[in-house]
This record gives sequence, structure tokens and C-alpha cells, in this order.
Amino acid sequence: MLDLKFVRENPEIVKQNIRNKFQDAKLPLVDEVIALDEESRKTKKEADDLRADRNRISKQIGALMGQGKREEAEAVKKQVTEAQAHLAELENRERELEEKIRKIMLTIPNIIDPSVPIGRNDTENVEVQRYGEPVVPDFEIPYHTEIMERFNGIDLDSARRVAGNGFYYLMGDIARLHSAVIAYARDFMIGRGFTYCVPPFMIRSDVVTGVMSFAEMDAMMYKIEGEDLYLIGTSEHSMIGKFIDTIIPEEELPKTLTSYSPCFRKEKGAHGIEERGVYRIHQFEKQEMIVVCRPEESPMWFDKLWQNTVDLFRSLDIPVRTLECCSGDLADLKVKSVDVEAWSPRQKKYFEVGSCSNLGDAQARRLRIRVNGADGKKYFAHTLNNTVVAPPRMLIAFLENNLQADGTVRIPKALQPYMGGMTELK
RNA sequence: GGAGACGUAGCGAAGCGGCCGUAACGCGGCGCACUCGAAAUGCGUUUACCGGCUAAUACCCGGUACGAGGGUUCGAAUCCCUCCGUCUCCGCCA
Repeated sequence: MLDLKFVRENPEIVKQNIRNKFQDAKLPLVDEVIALDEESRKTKKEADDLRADRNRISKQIGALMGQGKREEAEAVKKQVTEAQAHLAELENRERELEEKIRKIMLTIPNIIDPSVPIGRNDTENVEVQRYGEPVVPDFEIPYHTEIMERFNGIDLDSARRVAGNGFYYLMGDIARLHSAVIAYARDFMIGRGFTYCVPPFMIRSDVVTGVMSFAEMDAMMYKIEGEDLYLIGTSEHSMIGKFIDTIIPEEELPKTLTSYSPCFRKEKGAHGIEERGVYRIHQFEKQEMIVVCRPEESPMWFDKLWQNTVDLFRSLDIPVRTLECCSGDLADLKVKSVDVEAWSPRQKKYFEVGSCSNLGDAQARRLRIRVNGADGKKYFAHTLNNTVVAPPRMLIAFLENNLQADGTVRIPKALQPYMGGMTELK
């Protein structure tokens, strides 16, 4: 959410930003919200004046009552009663306007970083850099579920009966590999100075609207029936939500946290759930990293964050690349975002395994996450998040890249301690 | 889930429907004095948000906020209703 005053004073910047994101349908909202704001401030001033009168007169009445001058008090009372109806009207209008303004403000996209490439949609995202050689082996790499099945590692049929499409049973060494990757990723991030955290897996609606746009909420979140609770789509939600309504002393920044959680996603409106694998699913586990920092430090943290993911994948011998999201592919709250993509020797292309985002102060505004500056001034923090690793999707990359010609799967050295010393799956 | 108690500033804690909301009192924080310095002591100071004014997130003026939302009233921390949360006991459970 942008600062209303900023929108009022810089309507052209806000409009150009909307054009860059190809959401031209939202253009009229800018003028609309500015007009509403104008009226809202006028109404508020008028109501404030009436309230000031009422406060003053009520005090008079109190004083007169105290002196036992009932008659005079009654006379003064009449004055207030007359203004009451008008005030009630104004107060209704105030509420109405504020709601309308907030509703619009929540849908106006955040100002994107000047470095973001302008493009229509995800086909115009820009490759930034490759890490590691994308190897195509001279033997055929089967579909990932087939590799898993060779080790009796997956049961999608039972999962379909029990929960439906988009769920899975992982079993045996594959399940162990799944947990090993999470544990390894956790320690990897702890090693980089992040604080490990296990957060709530459900959050309230006010946190939901604070961390994501309405469009995302509708497409992603599962609601618990009869409760004001939603299953998290990522631990980012509960981790950023952790700071709702707080004023953080500046010296406590940056907050650098790495969290584990299961993630639940409807994937409504996405490309749909694949019946055949664990690429797009309703439930997965994820090690995440988040940062809450001072505004001037967020670009620096952004680069550090995605680098962590690159390093982690490289430590497991998986080639990756970074892909910068263009303006049209950037979610409304985001200032800048890069995806980390892993190499698929089967498809001979890269596919998304992580996403790193700088949200600027968008989430902080919605959640009222403020910083108490050293000079006593208060400002909104910046928030960032990035995937460390999200199995089982990550296992696709892992299995494809570490599969050997003889059908065994090599376990990179870094992961061996988490697999009881195993050097390969066979 | 049942019974009871509670929710007021950074923390603890007072508070009669008006003289109690920057809000008593205590602790903490900050500033000053004393000191070579510190402790102790003394004096002063101390919330957030919105609107107006403004270069200003400074001052000043006004408004709002006593868990949240409603209601009664000229006026609500105080009375009424709903919800949320915390604590204690019981039940249940990993």
C-alpha cells in the first residue's frame, strides 16, 4: 500500500507505474482515490470542529452541574443536541470514505524499482546470470515421479484417495531425502547468521490482508471453517505477520530469520495441479528466509538473499540461474523480484525453485511495522523474503541432476550427514 | 469445552458518569545537577495515530485511542451488549 499523501502529490508517478505493469484498468483509481481523499479530509475537518465544540460544551455542562446550576446546564445541553444529528451524519460519511479509500489503496500497486525491466508478462522476464554448467547427460532422464518410484519413494494413488489431486505420500529414502534437504537448508541458513524459527501455520485474516494482495489471497489461501484463520501459503506470512503493530528500535535491525513450515496453496488460477508429479501441489514444505530492515538497506539484502539460494543449490551440485521478473510479472506489493531457477536435464530448460522479493514498505504499511529511528523519527521498515528451499519441488531438480547412468542417485557430500552417511540411493 | 478472574502508557498499578488521559503512584528510559567517573540522591522529562499549519516525520492548534466493535448519555476507562485475548481451576489431548 502506498502512502496516500504520496499518491496525492505524485499522481503521475503512480499512473506511470500502473502503465508499466500493464494494469491500465487501474488507472482511473488514482484520480478517484485523490478525489475521495480530498472529500475525506474536508469531512474530517468539519467533524473535528464539531467534536471540538461538543467537548468544550460538555465540559461547560459538567462545570455547571458541579455548581448545581441545573437550569443553565439544561439550556446549554440543547445547543449540543442540535449539532448531534449533523455530526452523526458526518461521522458516517467519514467512515464510508475511509473504507473506500483503503479499499482502493490496497489495490494500487507498489512503485517498482527503476532497475526492473519493463515487460508484459512472465515471457519477458530477463535472465540475469547462470551458475554452473547446465549438463545434458548422454542417458535419458526420466520424469521425476518415475525416478521416485524406482526407490518406492512416492504414492500418488493413495494420496488421491485420501486428499485428492495435488497431494502425495513420500516414502522411504525419498521421504528421508526430503527431510534431509530441509534440515540441511536450515543449518545452511543458520550458518549464514539467520535465526531459526518455527512459526504458526495458521494466521488471522488481518495478517493475511497485510502480507498479500486480494488477488493472491483469493488464489492461494485455504480458510478454516468457522474460524478467523487461514492456512499459510508460506512461512513468510506468519514471519512478517510476527511484526504486526510493532515499533522496532532501529538498533534491533536488521531482523534476519529463517523459518520452516508446511505451505498450503489452492493454486487457483495458476496452471492447475499436475496429476503426474510434485511440481505444483496443494501442500509442500519450505525453508524460508525473511528480512526486516531499514529502507536504505533493502537493495543490499535483496542481493544477499537470492545469493544464499544460489549458493545452497550449487552446494548440492545443481546448476541454477537467476531470472529477473519484469514489470508485468511483478505482484502488486513487490518492488523487485528475482526467481532462482534450477536446471532440468530432462526438459533441457530451467524451472522455478525459489523466489526472492523486496516488498519495500508495502507490507510494513499494511501491518503497521514501524521503526523507531536513532534520531527519534519513525518510519516504515522494508521487508524481504526468499525461498531457501522448497521440497518436494526441489527434489525434482535434485534427482534429475544427481541421477547416474546406472540408475543410482548420487548424494552430494554436503547432504550425506543428513542421510546417515549414505553416498548414493540405489 | 465448563467455571471464575482479568485486559488502562515500555513494565507494574490507581481510577467517583464531568474536576482523570500525557493519564495518580512505583519501576524503567531520557536530560540536567552533584561527582575525577559511577552508584546513590535531587530536579525536570516521557504514548500512538489522523487532520490543519509547514520545507519539515520541528513547533503550534484540533481530533481520536483505556483489548476490539456496538449501544445508553450533552458527556463513558467507569453503565449495557457482542466478540477477541490472558490467567487460575476442571475436562480433553501430543
